[in-house]
Amino acid sequence: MKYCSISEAAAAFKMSESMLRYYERQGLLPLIERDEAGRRIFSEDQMALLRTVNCLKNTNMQIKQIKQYIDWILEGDTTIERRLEMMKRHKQAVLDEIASMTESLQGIEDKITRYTTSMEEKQS
Amino acid sequence: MKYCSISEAAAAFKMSESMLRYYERQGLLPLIERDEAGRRIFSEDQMALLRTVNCLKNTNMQIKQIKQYIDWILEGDTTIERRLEMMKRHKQAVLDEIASMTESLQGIEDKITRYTTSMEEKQS
DNA sequence: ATACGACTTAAACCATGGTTTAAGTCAACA
DNA sequence: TGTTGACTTAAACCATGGTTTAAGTCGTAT
Repeated sequence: MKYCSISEAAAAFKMSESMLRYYERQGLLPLIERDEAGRRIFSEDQMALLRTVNCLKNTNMQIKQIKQYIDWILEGDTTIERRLEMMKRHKQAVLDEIASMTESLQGIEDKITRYTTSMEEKQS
Repeated sequence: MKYCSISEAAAAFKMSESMLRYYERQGLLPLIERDEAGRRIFSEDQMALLRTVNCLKNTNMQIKQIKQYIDWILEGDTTIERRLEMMKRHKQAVLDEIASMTESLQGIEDKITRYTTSMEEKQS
C-alpha cells in the first residue's frame, strides 16, 4: 500500500495543494489519514475517491452536491439507489451541457469562416 | 426594422433582464438605443450581437475577453485578424473542454454501471 | 547547530458573475 | 385621477470556489 503526500496528490490530479485542503474542509475528502507529523497521507482508496471527486468537478457538479454524494458513500450501501439516481441525473446534465456547447461552437465556427473569407479578400 | 424591449430580448435568449443590464454595463452590448422614455430598445443588429455574446458566454468565455472582442468589433475592420485569431483559439479551448468533460463522463458512466449491477444483485 | 523545504492551521482575502434593493419615471387603463 | 406595470439608475449585496497570509512544526542535509 503506497501513500501519497499532498504535493504528489496535487500533481497527480493537476490541482493545487490548497484546493485539496479546501476540498477536505468542505467534506469532499473525508477520512484522510495523517502521518506522525500531522501531514496528510493519501491512500490508494483516497486517491480513488479523489479521482471520483475530480470527475464530478470536471463536469461542473457543485461542491455542495459532491458533498452530498460523498456523505451518501459514507452512509453505506443503503444509499446506493440515491447515488445511482444522482449519477444518472448528472450524466444527463453533462450531456445537455456538451450539446449546448456544441451548438454554440457552430456560431464560433461561422465567425471563423466569415473572418477567414474577409482576410482572403484583403489579400487579393 | 423591429425593435425588442429588454423583457423580449431577455426572453429570446433565456437571460434575466438584470443580466442584460449587467452586460451592457460591462461593455458587452454597446450602442444600445433608447426610446423617448429612456428604455432600452434592441435592434436586429443588437440582437445579432447579443446572439454572438451568448455563444461566447455559453462556451465559458470570460466577460473580460468577450469585452475585448466587442471592442475590436467597434474598432473596425483593422482588427479582423485579431478577432479571427481569438475565435480560433477559443474554438480550440471549447474542443478541449468538451474532450475533458467527455473523458470525465466515462467515470460517471462507470459508477452508473457499478450501482446498477449492485441494485440488481440486491433484487435477487 | 542550523537552516531549509515541505508541511500544518485558521482566518482573511479575492475574482467572477451576477442579483437585489431603493427610489424614481412614464404610459395606459379603470 | 390614481394606481398598476414595465421600465430606469446607482449602489449594495450575494454565492461560489478557491488563494493567500501569518505563524508555527517537523525532518533532513550541511
